[in-house]
Amino acid sequence: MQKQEHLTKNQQIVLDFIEKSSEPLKAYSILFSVKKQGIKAPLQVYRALDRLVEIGKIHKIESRNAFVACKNSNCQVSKATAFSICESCEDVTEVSNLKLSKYLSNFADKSGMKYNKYNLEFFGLCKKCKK
Amino acid sequence: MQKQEHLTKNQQIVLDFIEKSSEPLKAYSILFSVKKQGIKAPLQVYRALDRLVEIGKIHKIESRNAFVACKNSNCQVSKATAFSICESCEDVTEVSNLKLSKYLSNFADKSGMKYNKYNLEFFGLCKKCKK
DNA sequence: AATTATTTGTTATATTATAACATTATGTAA
DNA sequence: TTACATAATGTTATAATATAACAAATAATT
Ligand SMILES: [Zn+2]
Ligand SMILES: [Zn+2]
Ligand SMILES: [Zn+2]
Ligand SMILES: [Zn+2]
Repeated sequence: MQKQEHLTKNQQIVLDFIEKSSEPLKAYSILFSVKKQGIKAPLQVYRALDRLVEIGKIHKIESRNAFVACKNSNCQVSKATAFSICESCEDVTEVSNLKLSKYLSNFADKSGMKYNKYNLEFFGLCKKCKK
Repeated sequence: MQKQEHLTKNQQIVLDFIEKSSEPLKAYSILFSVKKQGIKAPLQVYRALDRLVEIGKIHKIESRNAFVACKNSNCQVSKATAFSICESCEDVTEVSNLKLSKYLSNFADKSGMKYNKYNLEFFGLCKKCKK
């Protein structure tokens, strides 16, 4: 039996909710919001989140313990992610920059370790908050 | 009254313990280990950790919720950090690469947002685990 | 239909982190 | 040096994030 390719009901519910949001969502706030759709327990949300991250439909913003939908169709399925985060309004945007992703994907330091994945988070003030 | 510059007792205890460790440490494992030195509560550890991160003596590995001592004397005080993480043995090393840090510190994408801080985590298999 | 792997539901619990408030220590300045 | 302000600490309780364990249901494979 192979892993399903389509999304299961719970995964779809969680994904729909995250995609509608303009900001990163926390697991328990998702849980609260999808209770009316039959999802009752944290694990149901976390399992859906895990899978959605795995297949690259969403990403986890590690410094915020929050999740955003992938806006980048070219995204290398959750293997190479970069975000810009405003430290004032907490606005998060996925950085989509070919040069950057090439640079990082090919990065190799003296350790000789070859990386197959990275996550980068930039912090600063967004245009609105800089004023 | 200005913030102290030297480390307080708790901060020193926590820093000493982290510096002695060869691997990233979690807050509660630090707490357990420094109890004999009079630190009794999570908050005492978290407050020390916060300050130590702020002044760049340690860094937080966001994807692991763990803390490592800064091994990089050139480190721009916790504003520009990069790590390589082995997904098998969980070994973590601070990446110290001038080209990389220059590239990222100067990075600007189309959003026009100017970043003053970043954190990058590379994942892969270390030499030992690749075998 | 029997087999197997996968997904789901459910309860309980582990882990990580902060709120709130009282107390003590330390620097500043009249 | 005494008042004042700010900073650091201690302590208890609680919030927020995440997983363990196991039984039940579902779906692909033989
Ligand atoms: Zn993406
Ligand atoms: Zn902003
Ligand atoms: Zn460092
Ligand atoms: Zn390894």
